[in-house]
Amino acid sequence: MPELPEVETIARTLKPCVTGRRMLDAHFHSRLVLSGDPKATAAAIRGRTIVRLERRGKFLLFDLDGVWLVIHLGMTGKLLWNGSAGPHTRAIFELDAGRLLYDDIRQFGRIEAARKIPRRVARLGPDPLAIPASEFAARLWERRRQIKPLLLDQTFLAGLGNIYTDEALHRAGIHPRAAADHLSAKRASRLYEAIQEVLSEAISAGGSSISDYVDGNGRAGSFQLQHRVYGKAGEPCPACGAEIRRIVIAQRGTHYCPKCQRA
DNA sequence: ATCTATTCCTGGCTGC
DNA sequence: TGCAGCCAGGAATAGA
Repeated sequence: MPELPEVETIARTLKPCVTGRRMLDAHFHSRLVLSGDPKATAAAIRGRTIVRLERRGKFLLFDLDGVWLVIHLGMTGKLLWNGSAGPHTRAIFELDAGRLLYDDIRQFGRIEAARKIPRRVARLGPDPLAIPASEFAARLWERRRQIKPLLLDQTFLAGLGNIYTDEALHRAGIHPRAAADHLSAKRASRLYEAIQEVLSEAISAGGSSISDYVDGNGRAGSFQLQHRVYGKAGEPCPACGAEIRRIVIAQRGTHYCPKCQRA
């Protein structure tokens, strides 16, 4: 599942391939992943030059010099530079230097072209790697929610998903149900540092490849080898040896160490 | 404001 | 071997 480190890795691998290239045409093989009409979407981007590619949270934004091509990969979306089409190819972008394939098994991803940045992108909270520690703490204390659902809320912080919230909370020693506005300054600071660490280490490792994720060149990441709690229910905590538990919070599987992360 | 449940979707797994 | 049933979850949405 692509979260911030995976989307960042995809953006980094695709930038040199697509920047400055012209979009010759686009073909859509599925309506499910498309927010608008297929023909209108293709017409909106055809002939335009990609002047920039950037990541915002888990979104990829292709700046086509007046039109935005916005892609969210959902759970199983992949963008492959010069990849070969398969049964799950949902869109093909033909550029003057090659083609960009959008593959998505489960079709939770979304593709949209618009003159203005879509509202769901405009509403995103700050990037966790760009927000200062003091502002992070201040935002935490404004909210009375449980910390895990709050970290997953893309309007609070943009880019954290289920894997990295569980990993960051474990590193910070904070229970996933802890109330955000009850965290001490010390614990808020520890959480901030844990988020910075886990995201930057994951980016260095090229992201986490659990089932589907690969970067723009089709290469898997390796950060899954460094996961401490995510998907480790029943295994010993690498910090203290206690058995890692799996519970459900806000309809999401949540992995934590009952000894390191006390309620 | 915050919470829960529901919907979208398909491959992979379990159990019979 | 086959198959029904369930599970994974990002984000939008509805309703409490």
